[in-house]
Amino acid sequence: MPRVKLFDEQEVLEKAMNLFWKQGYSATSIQDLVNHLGINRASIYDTFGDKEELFLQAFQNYRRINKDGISRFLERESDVKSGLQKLFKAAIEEAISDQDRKGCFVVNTTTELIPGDGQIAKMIEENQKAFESVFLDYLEEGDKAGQFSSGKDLRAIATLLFTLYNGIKVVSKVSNDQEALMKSVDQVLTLLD
Amino acid sequence: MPRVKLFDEQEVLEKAMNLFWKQGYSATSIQDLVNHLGINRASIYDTFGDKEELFLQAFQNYRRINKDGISRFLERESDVKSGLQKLFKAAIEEAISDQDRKGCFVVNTTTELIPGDGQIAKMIEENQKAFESVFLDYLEEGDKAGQFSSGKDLRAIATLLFTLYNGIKVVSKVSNDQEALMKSVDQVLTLLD
DNA sequence: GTGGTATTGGAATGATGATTCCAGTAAGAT
DNA sequence: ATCTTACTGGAATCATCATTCCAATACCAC
Repeated sequence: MPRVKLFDEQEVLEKAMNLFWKQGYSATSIQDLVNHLGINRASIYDTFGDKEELFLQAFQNYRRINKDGISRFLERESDVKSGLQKLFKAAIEEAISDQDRKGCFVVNTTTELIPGDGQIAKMIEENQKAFESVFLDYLEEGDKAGQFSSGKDLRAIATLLFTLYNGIKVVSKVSNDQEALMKSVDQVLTLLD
Repeated sequence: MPRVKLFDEQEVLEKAMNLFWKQGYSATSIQDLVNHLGINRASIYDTFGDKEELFLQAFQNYRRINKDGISRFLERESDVKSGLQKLFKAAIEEAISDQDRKGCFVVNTTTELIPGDGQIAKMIEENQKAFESVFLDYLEEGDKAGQFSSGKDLRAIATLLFTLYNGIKVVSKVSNDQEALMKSVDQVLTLLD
């Protein structure tokens, strides 16, 4: 089998991301990766280091994609309540229509964590803060635009939205009831009325 | 080392439960179990079958304890809103004060799931339904007692409570901000006003 | 005490784990 | 055409995996 071209590092990283995302860290073997990435075992080690380093890179890659996607999505939605509604709807639909039921890579990794996974734990904490900030900034924008009645604890609502997002990504790994999840999102969104 | 007595099967099962709960299925080896359960490798196999069977028994054991605990807790709380507040407060405190940060065994297992884990997936689905029923029944009781204003979508709120519970058990694996989580619970509970 | 049984420590087995190594091939530059 | 470098398939290494087996020991019923 002749080599046709240099492999695209980003492309391979995305494949690794998908595999770790689907199976988790422990359940994914190097042999699995060799089978799925389309590059040689030695090339994996040469390019990404060992299994843990590769996982960290795949994880960072997910965080970047995920956070950018959400930020961009919300930027285009000036009405906060309907923006959030659309965001959660998309998240639920994506989760339930995924044949692999991968859920959310960050959520999956959070629950796979055991104390002592220092580096990962730190990245996840950062992620929480970043996510809550995205929600809070968005809410404050809507507040300034006079979209809500006054006196709301926007920080508490931002935390709630983030926590709810995490819960949805868990529940939707086994539930198919898109409608029920969406109704519970709508309940939360009435807090903005 | 002389054998002193027959080991207590339930006691050993609880130790297995704690280890799987903390580390997950994949990351827990039989050797880990031998080291922690205090009984011989052969006795593990004789008593519980192979690793997967032992995991299933440990998982069922958790579900039973967990569900019974919550049901009994709520039985003693006739005021629904404050009952739920206390329940979530206890859950958050328990999660954050746990040195091992084990989270919730069911949540952890849900996210470790990969499609094809038929038996476990079925048990988790059952668990979701059972949990939502506990919440819904509780809400309906309070509703009958005239604790809420009328016209509420109690089913949607029950789903929300369950989803929120899952989210909390994820977030509290890395966050220490008990206060913030409690405030977001309080936000949700205003839906019952 | 004797016999049967539960339990033990520990070895054996065979698969799979992560990681390293190597000889061979192909691509691009000169 | 040759050199360098990137990548290949696959073997080799050594650890750990789940599982089974066995001889020795301790408890219980008799």
